[in-house]
Amino acid sequence: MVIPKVEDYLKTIHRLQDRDTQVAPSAIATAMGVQPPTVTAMLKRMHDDGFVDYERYQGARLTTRGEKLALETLRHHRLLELFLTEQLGYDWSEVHDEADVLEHYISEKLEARIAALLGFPTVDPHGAPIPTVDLKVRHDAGQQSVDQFDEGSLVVVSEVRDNSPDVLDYLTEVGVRLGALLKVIEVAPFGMITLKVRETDDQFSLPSETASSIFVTQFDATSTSESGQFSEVH
Amino acid sequence: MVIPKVEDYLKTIHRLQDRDTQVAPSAIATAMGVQPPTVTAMLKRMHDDGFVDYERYQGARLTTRGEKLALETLRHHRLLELFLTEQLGYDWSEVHDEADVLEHYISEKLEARIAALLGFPTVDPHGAPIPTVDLKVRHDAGQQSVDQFDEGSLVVVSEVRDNSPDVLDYLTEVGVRLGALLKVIEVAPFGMITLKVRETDDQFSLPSETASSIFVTQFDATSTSESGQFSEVH
DNA sequence: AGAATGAATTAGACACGTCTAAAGAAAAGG
DNA sequence: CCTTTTCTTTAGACGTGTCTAATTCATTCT
Ligand SMILES: [Mn+2]
Ligand SMILES: [Mn+2]
Ligand SMILES: [Mn+2]
Ligand SMILES: [Mn+2]
Repeated sequence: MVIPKVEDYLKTIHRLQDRDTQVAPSAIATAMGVQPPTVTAMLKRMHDDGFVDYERYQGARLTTRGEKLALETLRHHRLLELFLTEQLGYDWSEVHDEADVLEHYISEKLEARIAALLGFPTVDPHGAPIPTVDLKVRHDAGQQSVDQFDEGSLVVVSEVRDNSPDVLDYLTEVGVRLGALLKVIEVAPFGMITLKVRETDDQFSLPSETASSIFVTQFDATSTSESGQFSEVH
Repeated sequence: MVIPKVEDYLKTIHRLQDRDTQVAPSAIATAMGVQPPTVTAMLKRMHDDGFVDYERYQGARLTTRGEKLALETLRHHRLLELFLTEQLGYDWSEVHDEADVLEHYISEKLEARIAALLGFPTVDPHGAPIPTVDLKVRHDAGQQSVDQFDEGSLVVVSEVRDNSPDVLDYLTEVGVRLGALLKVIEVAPFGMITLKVRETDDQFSLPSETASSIFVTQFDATSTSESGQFSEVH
């Protein structure tokens, strides 16, 4: 039996590993909201249990075993988020915390039932890919964060990587949902971006830190039929 | 923040308290599957936290606070069991273990959403009453265990108090479901009961220990319309 | 009442997950 | 290259939840 806390550490290391191969204890400590000695102790135990490669002063990397468990937990998390929105009327701003707890406690049977009930979905309510049953993650190679686009670009929202309810509520309010069409109005050099929502003509500005969590694809007028694919995902 | 384990102890004490006012540590130890010293340590802490009245060698009783939390947990448990059967295709024999874990981790918001989705149900898949939002339990005063009835009695199944998947699967197989009509064929003095299911004419025998967990009400032919009330509950 | 029996408690241990304070190693800067 | 800063680890502690072994209390039996 594997323990909830280990799963949280593994998820965190998995996320941080995307950029750096060696994950620094301080980064884990910050992300987990614990003190550095806690991380040292934890990494030792996780190393003994075969979840991470770890040597003192060398940082940590997931083993195959650790990555498997991280992805299993991530699958639970994202299936639960979608389940809460689709079946229980949650808003995308409300699902994260609930899923972050339950992910550690649902059985494999319940995971399977939820997946079936939802029609074996591929993305969660924030547009993030749900790892498959055999724990493959299909990254959307085409998407980029909206602050990477030039002024005047017309883009389609494909993912929002921010868990803050306040941010998500604000985005909902201004009309930024998965599948929404946005026009990049202005990219100011001091870290501010102005966007316009096609549907409502609402215009609003965001700090580029927030904009960097909004992932989009270039709008392709020829693929109008394909935009239906996005809206079914909301 | 209250801890999962405390909730399990409180549920156990609540259950054992139904008969005895003072619950013996040994009874708690047996029910929880732990050693007696574990219970002593736990009762001390729960007493310090105001969940139980407890003095050494005197056994334990729930405080108002403890009972409230026990019932809150029981509400979670029974709502989850019904949710799993109604929404996720679980059989009544499969729900207990899953609910026994999740009961400690769902938020009050999720509890409320589940209750609403299920139409504010009053009984779980085993016929046990679901504590109301304000934590009242409506006991069914009319029901008695089937082994209390005379041979020839015609009765309606209203509750099965057994969590064992094997027993529940067996009962399903022979046709004992909530709302089923049973005829008491024979009550043997050496602890065996023979019953017949009205619908299928299946006849089968049970040890009286198992029979004592099957609760029924005397079938009243005038209340045929009321039997619809039972079947909607399955 | 005194002795035997059984239940409950104390004592001491351990794994988990966390902390603070102190010490040690690595990286950065001059 | 030596010093300062920053990061990481060790040391020691604590609360939770559990155990085994030993002791103490309560009850029951003669
Ligand atoms: Mn999330
Ligand atoms: Mn989590
Ligand atoms: Mn149950
Ligand atoms: Mn439980």
